Amino acid sequence: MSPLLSISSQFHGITLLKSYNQEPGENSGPISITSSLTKKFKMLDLKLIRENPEAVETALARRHGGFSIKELVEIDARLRKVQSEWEALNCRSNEISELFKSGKLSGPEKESFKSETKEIKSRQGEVEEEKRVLEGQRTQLALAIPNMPGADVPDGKDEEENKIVSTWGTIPGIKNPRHHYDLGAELGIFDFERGVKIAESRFTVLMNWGAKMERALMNFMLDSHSKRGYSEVFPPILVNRNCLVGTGQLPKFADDFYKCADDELYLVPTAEVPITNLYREEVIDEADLPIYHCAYTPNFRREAGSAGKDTRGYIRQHQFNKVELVKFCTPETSADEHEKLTRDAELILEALELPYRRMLLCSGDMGFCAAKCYDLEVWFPAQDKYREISSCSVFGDFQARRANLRYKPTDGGKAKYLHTINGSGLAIGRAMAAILENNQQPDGSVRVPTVLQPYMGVSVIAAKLAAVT
RNA sequence: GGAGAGGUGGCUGAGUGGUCGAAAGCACCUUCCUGCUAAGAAGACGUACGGAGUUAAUCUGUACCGAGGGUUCGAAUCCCUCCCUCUCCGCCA
Repeated sequence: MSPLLSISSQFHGITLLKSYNQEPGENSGPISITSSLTKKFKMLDLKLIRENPEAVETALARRHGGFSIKELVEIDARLRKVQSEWEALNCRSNEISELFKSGKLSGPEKESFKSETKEIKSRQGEVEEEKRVLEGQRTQLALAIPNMPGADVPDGKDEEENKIVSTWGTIPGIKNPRHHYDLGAELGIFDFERGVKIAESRFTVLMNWGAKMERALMNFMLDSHSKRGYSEVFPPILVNRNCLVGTGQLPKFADDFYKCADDELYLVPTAEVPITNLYREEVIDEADLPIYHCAYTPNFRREAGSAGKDTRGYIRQHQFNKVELVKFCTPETSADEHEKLTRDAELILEALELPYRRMLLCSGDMGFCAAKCYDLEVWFPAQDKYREISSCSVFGDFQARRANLRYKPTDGGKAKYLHTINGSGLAIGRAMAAILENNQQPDGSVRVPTVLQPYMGVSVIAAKLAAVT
């Protein structure tokens, strides 16, 4: 069996047992990763890269993103050469220290050894400079390499080649369906103009039943997931840099986030970030796995690079609400847990009576960290197409390496990297938009899905009821 | 924001210049003993990268005591800078 087969048969792309601990250059290069993470910081398994560069290269090529480890491999080899040189010098200087320790040196001998050490130190300084540069380069390169697609991920370049796994529900036969933004504006539940006035474009104010439905959806989703065993978390919405490196958003996607001007803190782009980082740098007992969490947070994205996309309506906002599902589990169970998590997200769509389909993303369309990903797409009648409402990914140990998430196996042995999985369950704003469009009535009112009625206290949102009294 | 204390291995916690990769305790693992609301004895027990060795056992080099820099033949230990945590005060939803 080739190494590649053994690797990809787990589909997580990365061997788990092999761990690589790299010490990046201190403050060298443009990436500065602060404090404890610096030392324990890990990314793709370098050992795997050294031993099977072709296999890794082949796997990365499937992403069609122009990723290559060639430069990394070369830098790594040079670095290790420099490192041995440095170590040899250090070894000699340690020997000299030992001689001093023995206390048997004569005066002239002492002087001679002192000057030898001085020479060693100065040579070491030169080597060290080179080492530092190489380490910085290696870190930078390694952090910019995405996860390898799993073996059961179809090849493909972009979203055109994603595979439909299943579809659910009946597409409603609505004559001349109206867009959610028109309906919502008419019903007095979206105020796009004032959102812009208060913040800027792509910020929206929810009024009256809109605000209530947002809250109803949030509560319904959290309640549902809680009942299925997800423990609820309400985390900080501002996170530090290490969190974003840990879950893979940084350093590569720095333009996507809002950053505080005076503090090294970022607004979360998704609850995945704080929740996954809950256990960063920790070792969890295997007996405590799997861990299921659900969390509501507002999410903030600058949407750099999506100019002109979805400019109308409530689909692509700088601030949006989402309930997120996150799992921590052993490598053996992650494939299964991923399926179950995706199913848990689907159950929300089904409860909301929204037609949807499940897509298996092809290798070229997956996110940076994902080993495998399902997107759930909900039907938008006015657009006459399915739109993403949830993305459920399994990461293998990719995030676990970055965030140093480990577990202690029950059978003893060393701490191993665990596997992480997450998915939206669901994006709340898009869910509301989908409800508006799919449940619109000829008279311009909107039927409230049955499961939401207890949360909202009404069964229909009608124009005449639009004002909450 | 002000003042003080502190950051050491899975955890607790000693350690103020070489005998420290690091006492002790807890946890975990192995063995033995005892025998049942579990106790006792002994041993083993950090991570990473490299070299030798049968891609073994094992031996060995280097680094790591928050991070970076400095002093020194030699730093967990002394000095400087930064980060973080805790306590008290101030402010405050």
